[in-house]
Amino acid sequence: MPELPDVEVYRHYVNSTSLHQTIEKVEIFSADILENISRREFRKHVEMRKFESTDRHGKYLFVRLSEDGCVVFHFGMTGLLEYFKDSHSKPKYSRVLFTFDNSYHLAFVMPRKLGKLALIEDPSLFVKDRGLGADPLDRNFTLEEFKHALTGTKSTVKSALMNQKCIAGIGNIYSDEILFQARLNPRTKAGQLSEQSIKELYHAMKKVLKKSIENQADPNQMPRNYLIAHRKKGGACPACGEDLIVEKISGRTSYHCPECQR
DNA sequence: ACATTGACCTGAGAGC
DNA sequence: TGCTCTCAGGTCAATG
Repeated sequence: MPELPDVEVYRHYVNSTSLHQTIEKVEIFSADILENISRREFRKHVEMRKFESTDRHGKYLFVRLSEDGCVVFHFGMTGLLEYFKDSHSKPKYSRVLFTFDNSYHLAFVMPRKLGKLALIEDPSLFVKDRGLGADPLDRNFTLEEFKHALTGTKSTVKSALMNQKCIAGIGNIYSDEILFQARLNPRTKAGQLSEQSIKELYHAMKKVLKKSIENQADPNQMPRNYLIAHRKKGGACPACGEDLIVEKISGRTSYHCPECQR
């Protein structure tokens, strides 16, 4: 699930469960998800510290540690967080388990090991080093900046939205939703969008992401006139009833309405 | 140089 | 039931 809205929901989850408690133990069941550090070093830096605050850029969640350092969570396609008490009910596919001094645990659960955990010093440096684009919900992310990010790109608008170096945080599901709300065909060339289309896309992007976060990134809670609930085989457009078109764009299964998104 | 494809990892669900 | 096949909301290296 983890696109920007999901990660933002996880961030709130960490805020409301896991801050300001001493981390007594870190167990790493799958070392290959540690990106830049050994199990041993990771434990050494994290154990007996506290999670102090959280931040997010695109699909990356940063959890700052007391003293220094910052744990970076990236959720891949299947990652999630679970806070729970009973140590015997450790969720299936827990890859990392943090145990707090109140005897609660935070599990980093991830069936497919496509996500990562890293330890870094400075989130803004991390973002810069990775060449990540702006976070679309950043207050400073203006229409001008969006325009700038799209200019010169020869790819489809679908692909540009999903390009983390262009804009950080949008994946396959939400790119479809944003394009549906903006009534744009996913194959439109990003560099050829009119001023007006860019503006509409910009506002649709913010609207969709905010609405999703409001609804805990739960597709079932999204308004009926959104694409997301209809985004499945045999689905029909919630606006006009036309059968949705399913096709691969940039290697990802994409849904759009042939009537509403010309 | 840029955009697109395949590999990565592993389980769920469909089809036989 | 059980096996096989395809697909999945991510990224990155390799390819065109």
